Amino acid sequence: MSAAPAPSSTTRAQRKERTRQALLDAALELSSDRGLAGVSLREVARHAGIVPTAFYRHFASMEELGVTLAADTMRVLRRLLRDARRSPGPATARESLRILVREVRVHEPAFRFLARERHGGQPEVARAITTELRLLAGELAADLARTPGLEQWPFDDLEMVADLLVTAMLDVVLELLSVPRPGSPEEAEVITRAEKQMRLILLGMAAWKPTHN
Amino acid sequence: MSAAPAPSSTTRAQRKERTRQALLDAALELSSDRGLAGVSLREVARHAGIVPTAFYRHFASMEELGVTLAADTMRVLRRLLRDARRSPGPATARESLRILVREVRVHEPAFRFLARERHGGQPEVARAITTELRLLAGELAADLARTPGLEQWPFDDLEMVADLLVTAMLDVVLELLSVPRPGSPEEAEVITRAEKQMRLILLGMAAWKPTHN
DNA sequence: TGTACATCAGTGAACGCGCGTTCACTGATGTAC
DNA sequence: TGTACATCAGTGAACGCGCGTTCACTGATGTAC
Repeated sequence: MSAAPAPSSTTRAQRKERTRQALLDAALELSSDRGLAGVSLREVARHAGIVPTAFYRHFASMEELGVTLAADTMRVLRRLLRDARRSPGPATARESLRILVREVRVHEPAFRFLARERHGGQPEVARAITTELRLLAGELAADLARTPGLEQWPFDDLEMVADLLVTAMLDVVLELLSVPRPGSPEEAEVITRAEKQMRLILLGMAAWKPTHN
Repeated sequence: MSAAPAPSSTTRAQRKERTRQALLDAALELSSDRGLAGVSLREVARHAGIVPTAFYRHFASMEELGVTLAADTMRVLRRLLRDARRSPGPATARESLRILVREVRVHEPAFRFLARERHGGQPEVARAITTELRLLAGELAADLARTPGLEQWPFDDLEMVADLLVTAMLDVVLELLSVPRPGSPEEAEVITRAEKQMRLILLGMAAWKPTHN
């Protein structure tokens, strides 16, 4: 509606950003079956529609791209937790899981990437993911600290529980990713078991004597 | 002392087996920092002291070697569980963990391989590990079924707990592997937290109402 | 608005390298007689 | 025990291929005046 502000509709910076995102998207997609270690710089460039040498305009190496991808991908997980925090009242085990399952299905490639590269990939990439997961567990521990009944738990114990919850639920995610398809009986079984595990942990918390340490 | 039974002290079959083992050992060692996907057939052969083409006398591909390595390596874990079963009385959380930590240190390369390839490697290798881990959880569930107080739990619930225990303890193993060195304060922290997590799960079990499902 | 120059995302040729795999082979070990 | 033949773990040359990286370049976009 207003006068055209530039000779072309997109700036050079915008187009560069788009290419950069295309490289990240290509790497995420290509790594989903072979892992990032099995994806070459040339493949990623080809998939993003640029010549191999242009890759270096965006990243110094595949490793650098991998670390960036890890950080970007963890943002999905953190937003998930932040949204859960915002939702009203004390969530039940069943409801929390329902949200988790939905998010996993929506962001399947992202979760698959995290699963593969958390321990399997280049050390720098794995370290980036581990660091972010620790931050995530820390945020969860802080949330728990505000939960009725848990106010006077020592932070050590809260961290311990948060770590256990993150570990158990991450494992559920990995099983969901290896299950045939959404809605299958196998998926239902994984979810049922996950729900029981969460309830068992909550029961353990109720019986826990804090400051035991 | 007795008369020499053959022109040489080792048979051809024995020497072949030794080379085969050298290939597996080389792959295990070389994969510990880069993952199996980052190890070439030629590298493994070189490390084992044979020419690349001789590799095919033992395995059809690196993938086949990987699957074999996964099965061999899981045997370590299963033996660990079997020994624990044989030991007297109901093990405490602290004692079970002590054994686990010791075993991880002894078989560090094996555990590192399992951690890396469980989700990170070639699909066939990952599948082999997942299958073996499921068997392991099944064995643990069968053990739990014989534990006083758990006799009338439904098998589903036992499996659920066994799965949670295996998951949580496997994660402890992974953290132990990324800790600077045995005896460090970081290691002590990981162990303390793992012990608490195990006790929390045991508390949850005590409060659990079986056949709830 | 118009011109002259700078920037820089993407191009394309070229390089040396390690890879997996083929093939015909060698020679020690094993077996049949 | 001795001989003739079969087996087969390991050899070495050769292949075509995709890789990461270098380099000088192009031409559209951006900026200064």
